[in-house]
Amino acid sequence: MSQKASLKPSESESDFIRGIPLFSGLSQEEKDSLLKDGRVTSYQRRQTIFRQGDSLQNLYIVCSGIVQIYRSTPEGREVTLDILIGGDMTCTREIFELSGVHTANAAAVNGATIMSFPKVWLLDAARKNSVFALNLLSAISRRARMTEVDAEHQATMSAPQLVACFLQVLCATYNFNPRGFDLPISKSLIASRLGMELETFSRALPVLKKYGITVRGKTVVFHDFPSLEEHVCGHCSVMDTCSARKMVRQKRDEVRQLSRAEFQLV
Amino acid sequence: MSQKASLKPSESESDFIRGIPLFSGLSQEEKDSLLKDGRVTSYQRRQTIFRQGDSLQNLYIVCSGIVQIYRSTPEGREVTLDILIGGDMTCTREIFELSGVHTANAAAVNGATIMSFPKVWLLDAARKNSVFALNLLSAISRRARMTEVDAEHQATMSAPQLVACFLQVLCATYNFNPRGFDLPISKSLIASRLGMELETFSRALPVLKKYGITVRGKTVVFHDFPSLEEHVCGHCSVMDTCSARKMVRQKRDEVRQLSRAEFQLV
DNA sequence: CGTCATCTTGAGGAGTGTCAATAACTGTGG
DNA sequence: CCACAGTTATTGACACTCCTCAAGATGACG
Repeated sequence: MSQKASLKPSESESDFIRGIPLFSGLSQEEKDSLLKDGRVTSYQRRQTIFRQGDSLQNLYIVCSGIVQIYRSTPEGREVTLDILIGGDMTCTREIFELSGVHTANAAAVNGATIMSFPKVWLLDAARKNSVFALNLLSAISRRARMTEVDAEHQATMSAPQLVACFLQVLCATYNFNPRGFDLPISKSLIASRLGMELETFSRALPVLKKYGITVRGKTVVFHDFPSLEEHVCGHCSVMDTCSARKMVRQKRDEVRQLSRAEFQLV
Repeated sequence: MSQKASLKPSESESDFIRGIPLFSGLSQEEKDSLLKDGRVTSYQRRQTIFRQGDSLQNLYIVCSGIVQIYRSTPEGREVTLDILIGGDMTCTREIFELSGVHTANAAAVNGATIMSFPKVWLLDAARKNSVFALNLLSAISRRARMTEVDAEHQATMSAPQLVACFLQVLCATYNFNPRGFDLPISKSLIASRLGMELETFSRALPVLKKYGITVRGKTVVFHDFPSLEEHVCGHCSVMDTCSARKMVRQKRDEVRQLSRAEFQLV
């Protein structure tokens, strides 16, 4: 593996990072002062960013592309813990655990650019800036919450339900049109993220038609929301506070109004 | 349910709380100033401490007894998320999520005394005291880590392996003698904590003999550590850093030396 | 010694993993 | 534009684990 060139961030990259929740509530000067220690690295498709067992050096924030966080068991099984997109960060938890080694692997899915900060930078910033510390506490807490919800889903939902739930989350995070969008990642990656085999995922897709979702190739169409409520979201204990569910339904209504408007134009 | 009396903490309760990791690195004055806002409440066997959906008011730290944190799904299934003992705290994550409601239920198992602090107390302390903030970050991070490891276990281990792993953790947290100890909680509670049915748990016990653990009634005996390594710990991706595994084996060696010493006395 | 709660054991079935064969897609070069 | 190889996904058959329902057994306690 060739040595990676770590560059100073470009203006657009800095701007993007300045906007993430971790820096919210900070003055422009504070942000600039913090960001000056960041370095940007580009990774090719499938390239490893760090490995489990490696010594933990940096906080990573994804600028663009998709990053897979996964763990390998002694048996050789591979479990995808998380899929990061632009604005997501990783290793905050590990840094504050003070354990010193990575507990998972990270690799670029189809190439990615990533900003990294030394771990002492993070510890210092948390110590010196209480607003930053509270942002961090909030970010770590939210992430922990999501992990917990995920675990509950795994424990209580069937494979088709898990897939349906994930497709909604996907639609919401990418702000896709629920009436039709293409999967931005491979089915194998989704299956692995959901802790199931690709075959099980594949077999879940036909079942989804009953739940109000049609999948043909890479194309996903939500065609029956009441059915989705009945078969999937209605079985979830966090339904009321699920932002993905809310966003997808909001988007559906927007699209509906839009197509009505178009119709009137014709 | 009768109104609970919330009392000022006794000297021994304050002393106990002063010693937990959350307050480490703080001066005696800082600790005293923080602790003056704490109130102690006693709960009877099976009594509810808070319910999911309730408005989130306090940080809770267990002084004594055992507390079950659990969630109910719309189907009526109950999943135990955590079992807390003295020194453990709960709701830190929820408070920093700023969501305002409890995401789980909490109930005393066989009675418990609990110290509570208003949530603004926690936010203020984190804002004003950077040592406290870092302790918090560390505590939340560690907890998140444990949740993640738990999820991985559920995904990769069989029911008997999960039980074996949990019995080791139990032995370590209570500092029991691995050569023989009694379960401090019911088997149903353990099963629920491991996300399995009581029947599955029950059926796992005979299997454990092959793994080096004998369970008769409430009594647990670890009798074959190499077998345990081979069948359980060896399949775990966090084996090297597992403190429970380390503690149980250390305790075993202590006991071995002790019984040898006793033998020489006779 | 009976009563209640807790736990064990049995039989059957649903769901997912595994192995294996086939199909669809992607990109490359003729 | 098509043929080809490599990757990615689908489908089938079967085994295994765990859940469910049901009936007993054991234990704690008055």
